[in-house]
Amino acid sequence: MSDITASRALPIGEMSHKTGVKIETIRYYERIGIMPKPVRTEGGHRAYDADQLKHLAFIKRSRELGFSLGEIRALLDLVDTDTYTCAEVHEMTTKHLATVRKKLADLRRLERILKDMAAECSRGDVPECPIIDTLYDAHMSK
Amino acid sequence: MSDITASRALPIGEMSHKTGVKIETIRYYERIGIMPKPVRTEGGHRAYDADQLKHLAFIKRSRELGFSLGEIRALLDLVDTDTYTCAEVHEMTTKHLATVRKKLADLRRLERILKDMAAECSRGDVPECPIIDTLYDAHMSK
DNA sequence: TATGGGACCTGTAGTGACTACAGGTTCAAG
DNA sequence: CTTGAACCTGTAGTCACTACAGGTCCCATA
Repeated sequence: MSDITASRALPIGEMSHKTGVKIETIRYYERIGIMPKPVRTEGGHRAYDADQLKHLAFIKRSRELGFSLGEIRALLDLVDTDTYTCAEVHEMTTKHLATVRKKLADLRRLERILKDMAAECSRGDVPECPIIDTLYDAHMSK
Repeated sequence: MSDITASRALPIGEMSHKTGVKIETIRYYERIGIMPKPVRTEGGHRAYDADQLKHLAFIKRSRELGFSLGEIRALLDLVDTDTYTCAEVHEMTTKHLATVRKKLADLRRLERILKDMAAECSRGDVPECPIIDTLYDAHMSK
């Protein structure tokens, strides 16, 4: 009666290898309750199934896209309860997109300043440096 | 004999106000040794001077530019020992600039994916969402 | 000079998202 | 049956703060 698609149980090392999430991190995810507790072998080793592999892959992918574990938890809760609407997910995504764009803007500004600082520097052998001067030249009591 | 430029001692609250660094953070900086220990009043309150204000402003500005406290410590060590050369500082800055540019590239890629995901979504009332599908659709066993 | 309340003190613990041990047990190939 | 890789738990460390709790001090006003 064994289904063709029913793959054997996956040990944690294989989960790690397939998703690129480190073993310690997988255990950490379980501890904080963002990964479900897998069944165990006689000897106490974790035995995952294909669903749990997808679950972990979801977390990995979302982390790569910059979602916090809190946000991912919320997304997974929506999905798991099967009560979510596409609109809800869309909202979370655009909200996250906004923070990403904010970070982008900050980093762009930052890049310009660093670039300008570096450009002004003569790279000389003397202890006089416009970079240091710029760093000391703070905008105080804003 | 008091110098005109010799300003009175600054309590920690004023340091905080002038630089925008929170009081707890200033004490934290002292604890980890990135801020010098100031003299104390009779009653044990910290009393900073103008140099220490500049020191803190340097840290603040550098943090805003994304330098880690480790990097800042290295910069300050260079400056404080008076043995630094402009070239050394330049190198640290361009190294940091490279990591900033790496982050920028990552964020740009990320923004595109999120934008595309959100665009594909119909925002409907049904629990079928291309965003969720995309998140589940991971690139495994790289 | 007394007093009240804001500013300050120390020390500890919590945050997020892991990472790194130490010191043990289990699994599976040969 | 042996051996060594893979696994286990539990704890502590990382970075850069932040948030208390439970006190003491400073100083402007009455």
